[in-house]
Amino acid sequence: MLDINFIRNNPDRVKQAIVHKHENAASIDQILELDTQRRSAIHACEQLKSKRNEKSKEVSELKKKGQNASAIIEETKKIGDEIKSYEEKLSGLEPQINNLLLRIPNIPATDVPIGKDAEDNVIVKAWGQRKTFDFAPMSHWELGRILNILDLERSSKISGSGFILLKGYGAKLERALFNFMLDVHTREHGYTELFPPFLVNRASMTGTGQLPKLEDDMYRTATDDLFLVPTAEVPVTNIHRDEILSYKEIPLYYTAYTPCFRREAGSYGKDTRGIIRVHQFNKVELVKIVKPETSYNELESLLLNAEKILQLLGLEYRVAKLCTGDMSFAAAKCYDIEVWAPGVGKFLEVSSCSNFEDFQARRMNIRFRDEDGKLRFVHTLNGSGLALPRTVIALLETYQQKDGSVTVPEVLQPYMGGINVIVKK
RNA sequence: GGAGAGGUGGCUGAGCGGCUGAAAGCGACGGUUUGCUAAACCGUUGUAGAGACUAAAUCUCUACCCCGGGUUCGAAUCCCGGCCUCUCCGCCA
Repeated sequence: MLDINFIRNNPDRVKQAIVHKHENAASIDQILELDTQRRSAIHACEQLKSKRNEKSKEVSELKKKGQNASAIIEETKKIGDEIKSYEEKLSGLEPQINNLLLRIPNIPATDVPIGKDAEDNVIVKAWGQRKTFDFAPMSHWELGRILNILDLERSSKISGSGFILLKGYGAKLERALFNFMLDVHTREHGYTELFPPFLVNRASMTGTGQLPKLEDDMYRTATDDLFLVPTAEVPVTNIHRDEILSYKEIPLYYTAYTPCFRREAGSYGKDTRGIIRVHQFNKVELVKIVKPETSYNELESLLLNAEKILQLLGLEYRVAKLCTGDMSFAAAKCYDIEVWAPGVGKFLEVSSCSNFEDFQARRMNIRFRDEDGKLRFVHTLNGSGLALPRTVIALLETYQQKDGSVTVPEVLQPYMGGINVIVKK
């Protein structure tokens, strides 16, 4: 959420930013108009309240002396009615303003390239050698079927399309990967491991910015109005909602494994084969809560922490700095990490590392008391470290051999019971 | 799911419908004293909003004692609804 004061003082800058993010800037004028009405109503209302307080005091003094106060009481009743009418006006205006404000996207940072869509993203880094094959590399779904580790026919029988059933070494590989990732982030990168709830309430979903805009993309349990987490970002960042932290306790680094649930509404027909785009997937997430002046350095190190996983797995990847049009609603700056999948012949997004500045902190009301005792909003960041299905895709497709077996990278072998190759059982 | 108890500032804990933004204690911060530390003593110690040419400092006002309504001239205090916590019972992995 943006600061209403900031919008008031910089309406053109905000509108420009919204246009760059390909959202509708018209609501800014509407917000400003409603805000003017709101403030004048507050002013009038508060003056009346002040008057009422004075009169009430008079009543109390008269009564103490045993005198009749009915004239003043009558007068004050009328003031009370007027106050009520202003309060009604305000209780109409405030949710309107708030709803509009919650739908205004964050402003991109100044060094974010202005652009329309993924075409305009800027590749800022490429790592690893392109793997060459002396045979035609297979796709992960072919490999999964041959090795009997991935069974998409049966998962769609159980749940529907977009769900994954892993078997045998496929299941083990999944578990190996998120354990490995959590170990790297906790041991080498200083993150605290968390295991959060997988169902969260509306306030949490609003805090990180999934609601109100993206409700259609979320799984919701109707009876209790709880949402299945679309990412660990939601429960983890909301840990400190409505809290005041000390400058001594931040930065906070958290990592958590959760499954992630996404309806993927509106993406029908995209990436329908295999496990590139699914409704439920596993992910290890990195979340940082930091001081504003450090957040851009923290973003760079967060990105490196996520990249480290691919480096250790020996998978080729590249890093894209997203343009304004491709960034998410809440982000001020965002890098995507894309891993090369030779079987499908594509780079696949496995991580999005974002700095939200104080956009989420404002929604969640997470502040900290700085060295001078002042209250300020923290900055929040997060990134996948990493999303599993696409990492599995890259792994299977990159390490496949002519006979369909897949070698296991050395770092994963201890997590896989010591085996160095997955063969058909 | 049933029965009961309770939610007050950073924490503990008072609070009669007006004199309570809130006693007292603890903690924290500043100061005096001290070679240093401790102790003692003195002082300070919430947040948000609106307004004052106002960006900062300052001042004025308003609101906030879990949240939302209501009663009243006036609510931390009375009434209703909700949320949360604790205890007991039931059910259950």
